[in-house]
Amino acid sequence: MTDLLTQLNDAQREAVIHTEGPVMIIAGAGSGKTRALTYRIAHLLQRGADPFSILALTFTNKAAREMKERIMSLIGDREGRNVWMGTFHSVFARILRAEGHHLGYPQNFTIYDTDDSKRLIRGILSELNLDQKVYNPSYILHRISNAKSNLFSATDYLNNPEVQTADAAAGKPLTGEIFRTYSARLKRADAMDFDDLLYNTNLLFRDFPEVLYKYQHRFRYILVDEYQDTNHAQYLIIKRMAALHENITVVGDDAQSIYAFRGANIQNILNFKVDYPDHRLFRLEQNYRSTKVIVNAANGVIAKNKDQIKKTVWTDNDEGMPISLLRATSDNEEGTLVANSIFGFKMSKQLPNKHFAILYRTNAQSRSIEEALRRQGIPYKIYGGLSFYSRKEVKDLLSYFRLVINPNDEEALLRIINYPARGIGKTTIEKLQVLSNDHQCSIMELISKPDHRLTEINRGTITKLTDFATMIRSFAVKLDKMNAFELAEHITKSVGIMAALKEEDNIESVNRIENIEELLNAIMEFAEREPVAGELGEEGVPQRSLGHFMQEVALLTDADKNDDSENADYVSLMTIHAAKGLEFPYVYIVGLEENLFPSIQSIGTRSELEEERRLFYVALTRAEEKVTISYAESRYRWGSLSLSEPSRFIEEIDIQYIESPKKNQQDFRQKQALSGLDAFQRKLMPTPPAASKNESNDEPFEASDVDSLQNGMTVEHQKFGTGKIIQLEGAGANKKATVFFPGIGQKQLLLKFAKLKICDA
DNA sequence: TCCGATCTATTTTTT
DNA sequence: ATAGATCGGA
Repeated sequence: MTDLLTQLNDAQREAVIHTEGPVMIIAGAGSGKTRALTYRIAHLLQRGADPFSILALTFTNKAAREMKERIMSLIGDREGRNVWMGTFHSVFARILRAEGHHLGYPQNFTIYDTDDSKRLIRGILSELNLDQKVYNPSYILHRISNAKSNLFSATDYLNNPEVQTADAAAGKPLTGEIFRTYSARLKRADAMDFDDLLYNTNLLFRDFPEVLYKYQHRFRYILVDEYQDTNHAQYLIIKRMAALHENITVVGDDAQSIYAFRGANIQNILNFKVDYPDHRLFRLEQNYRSTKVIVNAANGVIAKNKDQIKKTVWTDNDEGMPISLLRATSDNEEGTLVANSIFGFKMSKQLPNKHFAILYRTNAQSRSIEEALRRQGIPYKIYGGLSFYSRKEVKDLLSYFRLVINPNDEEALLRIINYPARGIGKTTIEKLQVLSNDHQCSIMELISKPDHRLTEINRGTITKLTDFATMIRSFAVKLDKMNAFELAEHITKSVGIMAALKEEDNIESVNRIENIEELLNAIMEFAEREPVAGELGEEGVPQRSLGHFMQEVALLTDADKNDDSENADYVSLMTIHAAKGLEFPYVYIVGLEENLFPSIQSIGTRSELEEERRLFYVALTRAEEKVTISYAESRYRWGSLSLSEPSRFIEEIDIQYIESPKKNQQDFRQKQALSGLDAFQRKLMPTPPAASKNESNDEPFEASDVDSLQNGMTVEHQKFGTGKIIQLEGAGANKKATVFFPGIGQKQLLLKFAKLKICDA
């Protein structure tokens, strides 16, 4: 074991050795924030602190895992693995599993994800006969989530005149009622949503002093990463837990606060000074990550924000390369330019793919980039987007597991009671829902032992229902007899999901089968993995059951699954939010257009705009050596072409750091951009000219005239390749072609959009 | 009850 | 462009 302290700079060392009392570390981007945090924990352990007395909270599973690995490599596995380290949500979920009975929750409560929450809200809306357009489920959930993050219960919400007036003014006076029903339904299902994990932990600590006392004693040292992203609920929990020892360390950077939209409160950093007047404040200002150009350019951008804590981030690194600006006429061309640029750097500097990252504001932007990378033959990996665990078939199977573990889990039940089809239709389900409201009990309870309450339902259907209940119960009995994989496989076989998919027998269903197999593989890996202390509850549990797997999976929504990433070599694609905490030598920030970045819904208020600017700051500071930014003058949004202006953020970068586009290229583009006729034509033309106009060495793709297409012709499609026209129908704008693409299958293409080139007649 | 046709929202970011 | 929800007919 080496002396840890010699590996730190002065500021970092100071922050590490002051082990007692409240400490706040304001750490600029790339200043070794994680390093300070991990070394601090390692230092504590080295000085004899009990690993079980240390709690470290992060926002992502990934951050927690990485920190744990680094600590274990610093001071050894044995000590390191016993530190309680995890996301707020996962740590609090664990506390609630152990203590939830105080609040009337069973140990096996389900965690509803956003999808489940929205379904539940939709259900409530239709019960209350409310318009889904007025009461948009996403909006309602957002309202409820914000309320809970600020520790408002449904009752508080209904009793608050300001909130009520606001909802009435917004034309949604019944939001509070929906909130109330929503909460009651969650409770009846023995379920918590993400916000409940925080809300209920607060309740627990507020109302049960003996429970609070237990955790206050246990956690002698508390460390919080990304403190600027905590919301009020998290703030209060931490404050309560730390109240006894006051050994609390928070690390944050107000310039990187990008989650205000979901309730994060920068004020928490300022409150820290008030709550702990005798705190020590350390500033980490030396950036080790990026070149001078990047650090200075980013500093210049963030300086435009009014709300910020003054600090001076600087670096000793080289000057570095200027920031490049790519201007494209269309989103497709943007993708091509980026792909070409990456290809160029790869060749000229012999760089691996993993040195490159492409960052965007919204997930939807990934498509044009992906296509370009594929054409250029550059391997890539997308982080985030539609998570594996939210795919339909995966959720379906997981719903079986959920229902087996918690029979009251209503969203799970509704998903699968008739999938695969077993003759339990909509009418029956509606009747059951009414009954479950009337009798205040779960549907599973009603159908487990059918009695007089089910008189409305005919005999044959009742048999189907009891068969279903019996089947679920037969699985439940095996929960602690089989390990996770044995039971998961047993359930998958018994319910016939695979058989149903095999019967469908198309490209889609083959894909779904693969996903289910992948899920089962993940469960097998889980079952065989050595249990890590603390992972399965307090002291570890001998068998890795399906219940344990489901506890882990509920909070594992993002790119956490099978990290084969270490050796693989690919370009990373992700949203800027997902990129926080990561770094790459070469970073491309794409889609720098007004109304996209900054987002159209965030240009209304100064604070929202400043959050967008912080997001841009985060994007810039991900880069070690080179930043390239790009924008497109037109872009497909919602399936139609729209024109866009360059983002105001481009101008906010000091011109001295930007490499102007190559002279002739600029002239060429400018001519195009300035031509009003061109823009006008683009608006009218069904297909964007961009693909054929770009200067890449791609073959221009020109669609053949729609009217000359005939049945039986071989045609080429840009994405699907060559195929044969099976059928043509409709006329004019609605003309449709059914084309069979070998290896892909049949596709219905609306010729207004799809470009088809005739290969032979 | 099932199937296909039609309609509609989706695009801000995530635990 | 596309998945999902909804509706109407068999």
